[in-house]
Order: sequence, then C-alpha cells, then structure tokens
Amino acid sequence: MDYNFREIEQKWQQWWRDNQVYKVDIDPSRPKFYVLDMFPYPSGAGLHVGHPLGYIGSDIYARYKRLHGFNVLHPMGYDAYGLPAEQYAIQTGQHPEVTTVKNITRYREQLDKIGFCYDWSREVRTCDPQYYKWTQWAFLQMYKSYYNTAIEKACPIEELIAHFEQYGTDGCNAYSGSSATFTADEWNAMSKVEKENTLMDYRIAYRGKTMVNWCPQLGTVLANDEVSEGVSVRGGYPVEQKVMNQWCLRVSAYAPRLLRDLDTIEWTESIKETQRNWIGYSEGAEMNFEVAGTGKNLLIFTTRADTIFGVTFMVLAPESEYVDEVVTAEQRQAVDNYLDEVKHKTERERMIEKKVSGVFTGSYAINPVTGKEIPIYVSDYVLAGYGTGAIMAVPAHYSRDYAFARHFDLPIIPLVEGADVTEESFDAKEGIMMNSSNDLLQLNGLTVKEAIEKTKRFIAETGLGRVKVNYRLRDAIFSRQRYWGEPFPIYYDQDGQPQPLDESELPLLLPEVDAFLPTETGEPPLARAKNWVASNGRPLELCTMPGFAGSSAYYLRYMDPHNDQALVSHEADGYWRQVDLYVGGTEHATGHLIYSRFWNKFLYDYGYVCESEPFRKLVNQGMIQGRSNFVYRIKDTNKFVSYNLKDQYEVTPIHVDVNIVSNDALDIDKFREWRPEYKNAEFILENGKYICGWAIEKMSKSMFNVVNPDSIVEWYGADTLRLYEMFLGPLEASKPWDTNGIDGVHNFIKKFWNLIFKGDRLALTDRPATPDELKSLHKLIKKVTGDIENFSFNTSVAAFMICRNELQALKCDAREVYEQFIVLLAPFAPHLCEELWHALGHSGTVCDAQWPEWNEDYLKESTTKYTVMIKGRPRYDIFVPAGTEAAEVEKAALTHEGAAKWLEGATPKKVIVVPNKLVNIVL
RNA sequence: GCGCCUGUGGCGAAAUUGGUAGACGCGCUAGACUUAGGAUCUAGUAACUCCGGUUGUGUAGGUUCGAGUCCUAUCAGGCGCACCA
Repeated sequence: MDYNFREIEQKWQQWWRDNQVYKVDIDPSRPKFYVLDMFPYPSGAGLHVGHPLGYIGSDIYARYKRLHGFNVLHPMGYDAYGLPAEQYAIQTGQHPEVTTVKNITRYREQLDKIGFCYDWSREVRTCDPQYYKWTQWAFLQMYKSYYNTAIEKACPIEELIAHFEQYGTDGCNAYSGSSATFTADEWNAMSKVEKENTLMDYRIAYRGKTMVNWCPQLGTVLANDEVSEGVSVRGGYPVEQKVMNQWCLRVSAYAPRLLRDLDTIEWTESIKETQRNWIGYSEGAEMNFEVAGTGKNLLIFTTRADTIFGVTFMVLAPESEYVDEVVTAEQRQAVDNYLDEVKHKTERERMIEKKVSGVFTGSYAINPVTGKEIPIYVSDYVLAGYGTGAIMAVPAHYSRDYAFARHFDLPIIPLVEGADVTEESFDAKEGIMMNSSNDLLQLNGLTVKEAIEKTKRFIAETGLGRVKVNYRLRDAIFSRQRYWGEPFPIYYDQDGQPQPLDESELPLLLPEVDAFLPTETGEPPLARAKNWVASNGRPLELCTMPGFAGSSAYYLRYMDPHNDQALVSHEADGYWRQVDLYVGGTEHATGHLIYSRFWNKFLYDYGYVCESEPFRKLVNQGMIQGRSNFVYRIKDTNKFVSYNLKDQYEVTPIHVDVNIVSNDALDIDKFREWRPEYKNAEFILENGKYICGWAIEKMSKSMFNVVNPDSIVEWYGADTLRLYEMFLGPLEASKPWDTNGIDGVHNFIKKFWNLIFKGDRLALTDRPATPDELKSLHKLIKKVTGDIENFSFNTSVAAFMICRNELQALKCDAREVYEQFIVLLAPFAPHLCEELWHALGHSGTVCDAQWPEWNEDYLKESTTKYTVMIKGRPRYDIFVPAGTEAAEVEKAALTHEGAAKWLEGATPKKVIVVPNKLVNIVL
C-alpha cells in the first residue's frame, strides 16, 4: 500500500466533520487553553501560501495542548466588513454582502483542505447582525460612560452628572477632552443642549469636533493607524487634515493602563516597544506664561523645564484656541493669511516641504522666571493635538526651535557649558547648566538632569504650573462615511442632538441602499436608505463604524457565539477567560492590538470580562514573500536562453509563472501553452534543461509568483504542506516561499510510511523496543516537547527526520516505538497520523491520545565520550563510565596512549574538564 | 534623528548555561538497484592544502584555557516612531 495522501486526507477530514472531533464545550473538570488566530479579511484573491503559516503554527500548538489533556478552544471566523468589498460594490453595483459571502466560501474551502482543528460551530462574521449587535451594544456602553481617573476605570455617566449637580467640576476626577471648569450653579443653569454638549467632553464614546485624517478619494475619515506617510494604507490615496464632527473613542484615557499593562503580558519586545512608541509617554511640566498687557495666560507643556532661561519666543499651533485671543489688530490679516495657507496643505505636503513657516501674532508673553517679554508666533510645527498646542521655544537646545529662530532671526541663548550653538542646537540632555540663575531660581552648575528635577519642583511649589505626563496616543476616530460597516445605534433628536437607541432595539440592521456612493450633496451612502429612522421617527446616524470595531472583541464572542442575552456569559468568560496564545502578523501592532486592549479594559471595568488583558501571549508569524522566476528572451526574437548561458546574448528577463517551473527548471511544454505568443518559442538549453533565473519579490499576481495552498495540497498533500511551511524556518522570520525543497519533507512522510507498511500489511511486531530504539524515541520526545513549547517548529521537523533515519538504521519494527512517534507527529501531520493510528488498531481519534513523556534513564549513556583537546584542537577521544569524577577523567585523559603522542613529553600547564563534553589540556 | 531586530556553506537553516560550528533538508557529485518512478537505497559535499595541517559565523578589537554565543567600536540590511516640545 502506497502513501495515498489524497485518499487519506479526504477520508479523515470527512470523518472529523462527521464525528465533530473539534467541537468543544465548557468542561470545568479539565484545564482550558485558548488558541486564537487573527481572523482574516476575506479578500477576493483567496489565500496564498503565506496566509496559513501562522494558522499552521497555532494549529500545531492547539493539537499539542489537546494531547496534553487541555480543553482547547480554537475557533475561526471572518473580519467581513472592509473597504475592498465596498470599493468593488461601487464599481460593479454588486452588494458587498454578495462578494463577501462568496469570498468567505472560497476561504473556507481552502482552509478545510489544510486540516485545521477549528471548531467551526463557533464561527463568527463581523457583518452578521447577531454578531454586530454586540459591537453596537459595546458602543452604547461606552457612550453611557466616563473615565474616572482617581480609580482608573470607566463609570456610568449618571455618576458624573450627579457630581456636576452638586459640585460642578470641583473635585471631579473625570478624564476630559476639555479644560473648561464650571460650578454646580452654572451646571444647573445650563440648558439641556448645553448639558449634553458638556457631557460629550467626558463620554468614552463621544461625538466631537476633531482634527481628522480625511481621504477625499475614499470619501471617508481614517484612523491614525490607517494612514502612513500621508497616504491611506488601503489604496494609497492622499490624506488631508480637516476639522470635522466625528464619533470618537476616548482611548487616550486608557493610555496609562495600556502602557503599564504591557509589562504583564508575554508579547515580543519589539511589538511592546512599538506600542510604547505609539502611546508615547513623556513626563514634563505645564507652565503658565502671562500675555503682556492682557492678564490672560498661555498654558504650555515642556519636558525641558530646565531651559526656562533660554526661552526667547513662544509658538502656538495654528488650530490653537489661543491664537484668536492673542493676535493683535495689526497682525490679524497676516495671521489669517497664514492660517488659510496651512489649512489647505495636506499632511503629506507639510511633510515633504519641511520648510520653516510661521507668523508673528503681535503679542508678547512674559517669562515667569526672568520677567522678560518674548514674542508669540504661530507655526505649524507645533501640533494642536499634543500637549496644550502651545510651546515655550528654546532655540539653543531644541532643533525645531533653532531652525525657526534662525529663519526669523530670533535670539539664541546657550544654557549648557561648552555647547556650541553657532551651527546647530544642542539637544542632548547632558552637561552643566549656565546662564540659568537669578533671584527666583538657581540652576547654574547643576547637571541637566538635576536642573530638570529642580525646576519641576520650583514650578509646582510656586504655582507657576504643575508636573504633567503627556501621551502621544490620540482618541480613535470611530465614524466612517461608508456603507459596509456597523450602523451606529444613535438617532438625532429635535435639537439635532445625538441620542442612544434603547438596547432592546439592537441590532440596528444595516439598511439596503440603491447605490454605495455618497449622495450628490456629499452625505454618506446611508442617506440613500429609505426610511432610515428610529422607531420614534427620528433620523438615524448616517456614518458607520470603522473596521476595527468588529475585530476589537471577537475573541470574546467565540467563547459564547450564540448567546443572544450577552456578548459573552459570565460562565463562558469565567471559564475561557482570555486568549492564551494569539498568533498573527505585526501589521496590527498599533491598530487592532491597541483597540482590542482598550475595548477589553473597558468591558473589564464593568465586570463584563474577568481579565484586564485580552491576549496573554502573542506570537507574530513572519511574512512569506514570493520567489519569482524569469526566462530570458533574446532581443527581437522568440528564442529563450537558459540562465547560465544568458550572458552570451542580449536578453530581456521576463517573469514566468512559478507554477510551471520546478526546481528552477522550466516545463517547456507548459510554457508554450501558457501564452499564445510563446506557442512557437524556441529554447537554448543547458544539460538538456531550461534553467530559470529567480528573485525575491512581494507575492503578487503581476509577478506570477503566487503559490496557492490548494495546488500544493493537490501535488503533495496537506500534511506535506504543513510540515514544509514549518520546516522553512522560524515561525517569526519573514522568508520567501520556495517550493524547491518540499520534496525533502514529502520524502520523509513517504519513508516513514514505508517503515510501518511493507506492501499491504503492517510491518510491525509486538517485541519490546531495544535500548537503542528507546533512546532514539525518547530523544525525540524530549526535543519535540521542548521545541513546541518554544514555537521552534522547524527544529522539531528536523528532529522527526533524524529519529526516522535512526529507526530505519536500527531496522526498528517495534510497534510501541511507532505508536508514540505517531502521537508526537500528529499535531504536524494530522491526516497521516490519524490513518496510522487507526491502522495500528485504535478506534478513537489520535487527537485524544496521550502525549508521551520522556524518560531520562533511556537517554543516559553507559559510557561518556570526552574529546581531548590539546593546543586547542580535538586530538583523541576517551571513554569513561558515566558519572566519572573530573579528577578521574583527567587521569584517564593523561594516561591514554594519545597523550604520549600529542604531548611529546611536555608538561600540561592546566587541564580543564568540561563535564560530559571535553578535556582541554593547555601546554 | 530616536528606538527595536537581524548578519553563519551554493540555498533554507541548526547550535541548552561560552565547550568538536554548519544538525536537518534542498541542491550538487559518485555509485547500486529496478516493475523506468513525481522512484528507492549507499557514500560524499565550508574553503584552502605541500595531506602534516591551516583558515573559517559582516568588519576591527577585547575578556577567556576556550567566543557564532559575553563586552567595546564599526559596517550592512530590515522594522517601528518621527515637526510629539
């Protein structure tokens, strides 16, 4: 019987389905383990061979854990809302749901062929109303909450209202986007609309005027992580800055916890570092600068309070509220012109120009320490969204200020001894302070670090300002002017104020529209929906939620996917708790992985979930790049020359479909069929073959280097694909796909099969295993167990091959050895092992076998080999009984006949015995 | 500019605490066998060599009896953040 993978794989996939082998339920008698893949967006292109890399890794781990007796939750679903389906809908009029469902079907077919152990009864789709009901529900909870900074958690907005009624903002610990203060009387005197507007500064989900990334081509706003280098990540269209009224999530309130809790989770250092960067902690001080002659104050933020003596001007962000307050009548026109100019520049243009620009407001501020008057400027190098949108400029020690000062010819005062500021600023936080003492504050002679601390204390004590921590993390913009997303459970009342729908009205279904474009008046596509009104007749919100809305809590829904009373029941959440292993790409580091943590923490604050972090351990699989092949056409002919002969001709390299190339040798017949223009192609061969050139490029259709998992499964089978993807290298590493080499693992499977079967019958006996066989097996158990724990799957595959080679050399036919080998291999090659497991007479699935334990006794050597090194080189080996003392080993090494030969009479200066390894004799 | 990661044969890559560098696989070379296959099996495969050896983990130093591994500097490549005060 030959290894017929097509038959075997089909048979067991069917059997697993029929017997619901991968269905899991809560089972308090067993420990749980939750293994999750980042669910895919089902794109029209289908899966290529790079996508399943992480899925295979997590599948192996899930199966491994199950073999250890864990109740393993390993679900899969689809992130179904997204721009490509909608763009396609706009072009073709095809409803996005139709394309999405079609793509999902295709994904499912491809995934099923690889033999994953997903519990498909728990599948979720973000566009399913039963799913997005809970996305809408969570949004409502956020709308009804504010963030209490004293106890660091979200609380009901009613508590805040009660506080305002009694005390106003006095003693209020609520996180707010506004610095406005009011008394209880003022609050109580506010109109309903005024109160609503004020509360919007506190709600965790809020609607507010914010600077947004507006993408005109996509007709929607984008989140910061959806924009890279001034263009949209999807599509690459230019993005401009614009103030708009948008729904937002107050992610910034959670910045301290998002930063702090990174220390409690097992993620790679690089991803944590990326998140730390994105959250952007900086400790500094806020300080008030009085505007001369007005009595008004400018609040600024600085991390370099120590440089207060070097402040020679102030700068406001163009969007700062202060601009209007300080601009003088004479400068009004100039400032307005500048603001106008800035507004029309896109972020990209600003970045490309990198030129110093700004305008004087006409006003002066008073340096609170030196008492000197300094001019106030407006410039776009100061950002409205960070700190207070106003800075004190210290040109000598900050490069942006320096460039500005040079351009406008403003004074530059050096504050650090020995710092040369004639050419550039001295930005380093080191050195000894100078020019920095007067009656109020003395910093001269201190180091910069001491000066920073002293100034901060000074500011706090004198009431000039306060110590302040700032975060770079911005609130997430949560509305999209798009059709294919979750509708907001929000309507607008008579006053035009947003109001929440009652929870009983969820899910609010996405309505049908006749076209997916914005309306003629520029309103979002939902404005086309007939009767888009709430049950009270009021108009509903026209925006939909962004892509990350549905993916922020999907891991919770898998725990309890069919519950229509709650996102997840306490019972299910209490059992499955959090994702123990999350596998996915690094591209979500600043998007999904931040939003999910935020979302989870919000739910945690209300006790809806019991863990404050969603993903305990995160493993990032690398990207698989394409390996393109080239043929070389001789110029102006239809003649192609093989790779190593091409230098003799003038040739043009042409991409050729990698699927008609094998081990870089071109299948000439298939090439002639590939395209009509090559039908009569001629070839100059080497050694009877046409050898193609190659290059590593992105996997894409246009390079003809896309390899589908289906075609590999067709040729070699799913088990070979699984083993080979793991064998390719470390899971985390990015690497090119190279089908050359797959024969190696395929041969391993075939050879392993042939050890167990001779012809049609089992070639195994019930004799006990020999010590050598047991040693080989137990070495394998130990190695594979350790490797899987460390996600080092490539070395486990190598270990299987080594063990198989050894068993063959030992002519091993002991059934007990193979029985355990099969269990070890089962996570990697489940179809093969299921077949063998049954062939060996078992009835249940190999998934429920017991993972073998290794026995150190079998691994012990009766004798230990020591390599004797003389003059730094290995000279001869000695064999001593295992456990021999170092002194005895040394004696054995020196009395060995080799010693006489190599020492040539010299006396050793030193002898070093490394236990179980070597003896180093130094002359 | 700041931060993080990676540099090992023709190729993908191994190498617990520093302990015979290159496991395993591909490719290549030679041979065997044959029901001529998408085979299988055996041996070899870092480089140089006067066949004694010598040199080899990006480069240059250092620590050590001993360094791919630790330290310092430097080069190259990748990733993240970036008018963030």
